Amino acid sequence: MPSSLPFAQVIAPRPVRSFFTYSVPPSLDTEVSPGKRVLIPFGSRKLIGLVVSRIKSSDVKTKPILQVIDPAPVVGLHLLELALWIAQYYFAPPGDVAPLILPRDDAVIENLVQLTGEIPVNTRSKTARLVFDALKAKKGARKLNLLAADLGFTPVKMKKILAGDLIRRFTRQGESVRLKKKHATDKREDVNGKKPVRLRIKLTSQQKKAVTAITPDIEKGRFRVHLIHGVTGSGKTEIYARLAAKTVAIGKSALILAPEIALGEMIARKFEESLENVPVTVFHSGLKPAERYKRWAQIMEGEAKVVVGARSALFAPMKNLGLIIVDEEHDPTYKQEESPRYHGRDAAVKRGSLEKVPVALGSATPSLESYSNAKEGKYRLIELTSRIDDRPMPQVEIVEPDSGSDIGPKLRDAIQACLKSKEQALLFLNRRGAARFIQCSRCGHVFICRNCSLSLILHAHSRSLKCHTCGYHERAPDVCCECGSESLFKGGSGTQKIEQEITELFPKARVARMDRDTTTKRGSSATILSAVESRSIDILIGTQMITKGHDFPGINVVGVVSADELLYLPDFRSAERTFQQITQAAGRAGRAERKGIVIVQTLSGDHHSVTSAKNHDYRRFYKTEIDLRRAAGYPPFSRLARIGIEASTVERGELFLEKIEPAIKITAQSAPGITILGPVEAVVFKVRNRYRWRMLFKAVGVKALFKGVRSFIDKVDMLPGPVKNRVKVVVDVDPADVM
DNA sequence: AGCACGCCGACT
DNA sequence: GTCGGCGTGCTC
Repeated sequence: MPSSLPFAQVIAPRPVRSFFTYSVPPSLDTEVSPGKRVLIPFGSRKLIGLVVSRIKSSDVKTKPILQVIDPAPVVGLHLLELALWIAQYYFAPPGDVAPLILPRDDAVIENLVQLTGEIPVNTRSKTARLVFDALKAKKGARKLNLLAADLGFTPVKMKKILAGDLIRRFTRQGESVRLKKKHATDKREDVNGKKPVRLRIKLTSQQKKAVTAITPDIEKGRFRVHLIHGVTGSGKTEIYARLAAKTVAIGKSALILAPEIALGEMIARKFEESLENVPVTVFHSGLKPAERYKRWAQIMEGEAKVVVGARSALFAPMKNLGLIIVDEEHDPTYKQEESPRYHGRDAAVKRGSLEKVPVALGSATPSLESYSNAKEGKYRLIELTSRIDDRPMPQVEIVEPDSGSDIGPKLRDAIQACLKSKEQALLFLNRRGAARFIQCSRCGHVFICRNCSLSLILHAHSRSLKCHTCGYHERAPDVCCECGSESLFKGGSGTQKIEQEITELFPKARVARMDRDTTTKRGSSATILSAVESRSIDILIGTQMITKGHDFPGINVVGVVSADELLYLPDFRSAERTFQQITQAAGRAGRAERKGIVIVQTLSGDHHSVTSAKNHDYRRFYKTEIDLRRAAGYPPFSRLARIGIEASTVERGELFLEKIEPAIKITAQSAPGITILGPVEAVVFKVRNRYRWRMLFKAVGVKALFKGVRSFIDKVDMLPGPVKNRVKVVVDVDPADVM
């Protein structure tokens, strides 16, 4: 459809908080449309931008769009709108958001553009020859690597260019031809709506109710949020599978999000067991670029109807979307901790509203925000109070930690009994390593990271001290670096220390540890998990990654080695996190016939998050915690934005804070309904050699919050360059924590 | 984020 | 003189 609007708003791949306006040359008038990528002049370079809209006028001087890359939009209007919402809501530069919805990273192509001056469209041999010529011309530098560096490529990418690989596959036109060919020979059966879906497992009445409640919304294409609050082991995954099947049966597609890739893969496996003839596509950022692109195209073509993935899968280009599911909706990993700092669950709800589809949020421990939304009628609440097959909830015992050992007598006995009856045990501790800090017993020196104000963690296997924040590491010391004393105290425990204690206590048991140190390699977490499933491991020790939603029927005993460390973090959500972690860990116990046993070691046995978890009493936890939140004016009774201020030196940061102080006062007074806390030094003041301060904007509603933040940012922009440019100001709307 | 531009000190 | 260090500010 030709448009006579002579300008276009374009997102440039740069972290700038605005769009750029370009003129549309008449020759490209019919081609330039939202969702297509275009080649644009940008300063002295040429970049690949994404067209957002056509507009009739421009108040800035413009340059013309040079070339249109895509014959058809690669981003649909809904996804484009979702991206723009994220940019606006989270105060993120559009250029940071665009990559989420684009099929692939265009950086290599951009390099080629600088080299050749144009988009290399299906010019495999031409571009390759160009690179070859450049290679030949450089007589002194015969080495590929040197030329690669000169042209701004990594050697690997350079080789790819020479192979013509990237070029050949660049345009969508070329690609869809290839894909179609492949599919023709693929012989994969097309799922058509009338094919009956084989259901193997009989649903409980509660499960049935849940499916029945959501199905009409799928059929009618009605946006509504359902909160499925189901105790651990109540069979939420099976509900998801049925809902996905219903969605596919009426010719629509379903999108399922999980907090972690491993969990997404587990859900996909369960779906495939449960649903015949419904191919499930796993989609996440961990895929190799070529594989990810291939699946992206299959989803775009409508061939992939059920897509499961982690946060970034929210932007899968679903064709005829009918349902969105967010599993473990309370999980903090849904919040992205870099720009754009969006919350996967909240963005999923937004996508649901844009595409008019129901959104199901599932959890055994819903976030206070979601549960309060449900209580207020904003969300529909679906509760599953019993486990499948009427299995009992595990018995939770609270014990004080033992002064001598990380594994107290109660926990030790429980594991012993568990091993004897050939069942499995799971031990959870939310810290990696063998010791949290090392301190000299003579002079008191503590080994601190040179880049961060944090103690270094002892890692026994690699014999090193590591910083868990910046990755700095050094050899584990034999003597104190200050006084030379050989007496070094190892304080605080971690998963490695637990592993060591366990192997000493139970030398015959088969023990595995699962944390970030043992799961760096691709597929290693799947290996450990399947070893647990096949019962070739007796005791699994790990960090929170072992507590998330896994279904291990053989686990009878769960130990929470220390519940205290979570509880005393200086954050308003620490009680909620503690309750969630204990409940989720406990939920891994007793998933088969026998009643599970959970031992929680803590000094805070009377804290409501501990006692509520012990009694499997979410409602009581909610009631107590919500009153505390109300009293303190924290979410869900207010909206928060955390402003981070970072500087390379303390002086630069302090200068900025001094100059911005009047603006803070004015903002606080002029924006009604807003409270500004701080600035104060961050809980961890120095990270990666940068000093950090925090401010907290608190408002009753989003509007007031936005007004306050906007006004603050505007005032920052007005500060003289030497003050503002020496600090980085980071806005985090709905922060996961305030530390 | 790049990149150019401009202002300084260290060299052919 | 001029090369290159990085601090500063702009990119439709």
